[in-house]
Amino acid sequence: MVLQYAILGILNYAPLTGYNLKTLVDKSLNHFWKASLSQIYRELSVLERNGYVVSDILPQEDRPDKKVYTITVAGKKAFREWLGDFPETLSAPRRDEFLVRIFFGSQLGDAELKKQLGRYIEERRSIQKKIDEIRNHKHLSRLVEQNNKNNQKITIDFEKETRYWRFTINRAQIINDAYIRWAEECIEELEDRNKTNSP
Amino acid sequence: MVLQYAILGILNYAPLTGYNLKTLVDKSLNHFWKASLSQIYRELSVLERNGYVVSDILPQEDRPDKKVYTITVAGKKAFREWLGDFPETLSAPRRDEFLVRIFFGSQLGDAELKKQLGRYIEERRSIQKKIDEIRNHKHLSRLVEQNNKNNQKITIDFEKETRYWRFTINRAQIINDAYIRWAEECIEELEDRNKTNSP
DNA sequence: AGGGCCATGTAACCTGTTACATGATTGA
DNA sequence: TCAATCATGTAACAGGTTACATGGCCCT
Repeated sequence: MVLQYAILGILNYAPLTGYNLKTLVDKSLNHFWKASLSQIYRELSVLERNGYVVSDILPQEDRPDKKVYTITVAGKKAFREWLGDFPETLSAPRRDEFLVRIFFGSQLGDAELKKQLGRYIEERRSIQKKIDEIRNHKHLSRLVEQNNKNNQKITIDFEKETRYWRFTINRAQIINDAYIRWAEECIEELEDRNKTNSP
Repeated sequence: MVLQYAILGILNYAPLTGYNLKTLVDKSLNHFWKASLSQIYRELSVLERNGYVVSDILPQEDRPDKKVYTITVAGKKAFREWLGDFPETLSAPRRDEFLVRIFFGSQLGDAELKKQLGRYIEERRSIQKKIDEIRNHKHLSRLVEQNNKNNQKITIDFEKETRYWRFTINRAQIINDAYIRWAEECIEELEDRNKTNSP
């Protein structure tokens, strides 16, 4: 469901192909929603069956023809309704395998645990870089502008949008920082114990 | 997969019923892994088919008989192998519908957004209370001890365990705080704009 | 020479949610 | 009297992942 509405939300900016959508999802929603290409294609065909999008085929040579999806009036309406209708519970359930492993950490040995926490920090630092790349959402604006040439029906005020996009990036930033601090604290506590245990 | 190993990990502490397991998952793993009862029953039957657990039936009156699952040697081995074999990517993918809605916030109106962010903060504060309740993991130790009477094979050093359990609770704490701070900052920024726009 | 980008999709599978079925006991 | 706790499960559905199928162009 959510992915379908996310797709509709993006198609509000410009008509796009499934492949384009995958790129945009990776470069804008990525920190709080992911989707594989095959999933996007599947959801697009559902959306088309429901009349929320229509597709035009642009023939190409040497590659499969492009299938450009445009949001319909019904699609816009459905999106607006979904957007205004917040669920009662807002907090997303979290599932984090790494934490399951930490929970059973006593059977693992502190050296191994520290090593894995170190890996975790490394990984989070590289996610940091990705967040910085996304920050200004240039990819999104650029791709939308490309696909939006000669389309008088859709005009986007990017200044207005970026305020909200920034909120989501800020969250990714804050949470990523918090993950790193947490892992560092765990390592510290494990080291304190080692010191007191081996004087 | 993860749920199966989480179940095995808990059964390492004591033999338990599906219902017990549900209670324990809710009161210990809950902040980073959830499971419904029906799912636990399903996974238990898979684990039994694979020989990782065995079940004994304790007849009861007025209620369905208890089916107590005990981890086998093969189960312990499988668990230990899984625990030591960390995946390459440690960071859990995040899916957060609320953030999708924020992303498209320009179409929502700032009043509504502030309202929903307020609701989000409320919700996070009540999650705070649940974190405090779980903190000392009394539920877990108590239930395990009850089911572990007369079982010489299983002895748990809870002092040793709680160090790692605390790591996971700390993370829930830190992240919950970060969510609240983020939402507060968003509201502030929305209010700043309103002030400058209406002098 | 090999990887990444472009471009479409199908099929099988795994995991999680929700609804259904059943029902006594206990405490507020 | 109503909700929670105890106690088992099945069935259908929804959503996400992975593997498969196809293949040229461009850059290093």
